[in-house]
Amino acid sequence: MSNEELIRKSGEILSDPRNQKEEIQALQDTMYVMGGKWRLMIINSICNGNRRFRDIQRSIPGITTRMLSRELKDMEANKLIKRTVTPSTPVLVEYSETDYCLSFGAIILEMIRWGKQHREKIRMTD
Amino acid sequence: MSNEELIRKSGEILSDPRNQKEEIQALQDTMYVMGGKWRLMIINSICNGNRRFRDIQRSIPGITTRMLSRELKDMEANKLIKRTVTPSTPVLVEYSETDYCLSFGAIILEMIRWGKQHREKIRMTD
DNA sequence: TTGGCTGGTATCATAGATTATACTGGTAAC
DNA sequence: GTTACCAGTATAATCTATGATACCAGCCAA
Repeated sequence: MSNEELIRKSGEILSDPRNQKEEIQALQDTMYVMGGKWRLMIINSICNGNRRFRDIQRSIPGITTRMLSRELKDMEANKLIKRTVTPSTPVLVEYSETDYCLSFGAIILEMIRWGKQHREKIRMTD
Repeated sequence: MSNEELIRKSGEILSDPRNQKEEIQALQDTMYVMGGKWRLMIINSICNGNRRFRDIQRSIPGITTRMLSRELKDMEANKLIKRTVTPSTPVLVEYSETDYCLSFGAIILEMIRWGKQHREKIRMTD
């Protein structure tokens, strides 16, 4: 779908009172899954090849073990990442992105694009 | 861009360490602009033709004047809506969506699509 | 003149998200 | 035997978003 088509269609959708509830819910679900201060950075880190807890932590300045732990658990529950335990000594725990996580790709791309444009726009008109 | 292309390209981008900072920032900007409990519902309400403060408020059950006021101000600063004052008696204040607000369309569509799929997926595998 | 509408602001309270800090139990290098 | 790594958990504090409630000035209608 071209960008123009998307904008046109979104205009239709936004003006269309039908199924509003379902759509708002879908939006809120998506925001919930993406939500939180660290989520996108964690996805990013894992997709960049960081697989182990401490590696991910080191790659994201400022994140605490508590938050990383919580987020990883939550993302696993939402099937965005996979947690693999190898019972060696010491135990090896690895996190990896799922295909599902990559299915986020379209949204992430659009958001990056929009965010860059937005910053430019705000900068220009201030 | 097709969905397959988007997913492939997002894979590239997510695996690409270049410009990560800028991209994370763009993502966070976008999330900030979309963020909050009421934002999407307000956009929706205005796009559905509600233009005046009390009308918008009435169309969104549960929102307080405080939150609506804050959100409208913020959205105006971010150029998502336009505030027009007509100096009649009494003063008439109208809010309307900007083209820029509609440029959100691509993201919103993707998010709706993803959210629906997600709900389905979670439902199926529980 | 009491009550309602308009478009909001001000003040305080609460709940949830995030941070700070310390700690665990096991392994291993120095 | 002390230090450091691993993958986290536990507890408490704080910060921020949201909610509850009251209020403002101006206008109109009964």
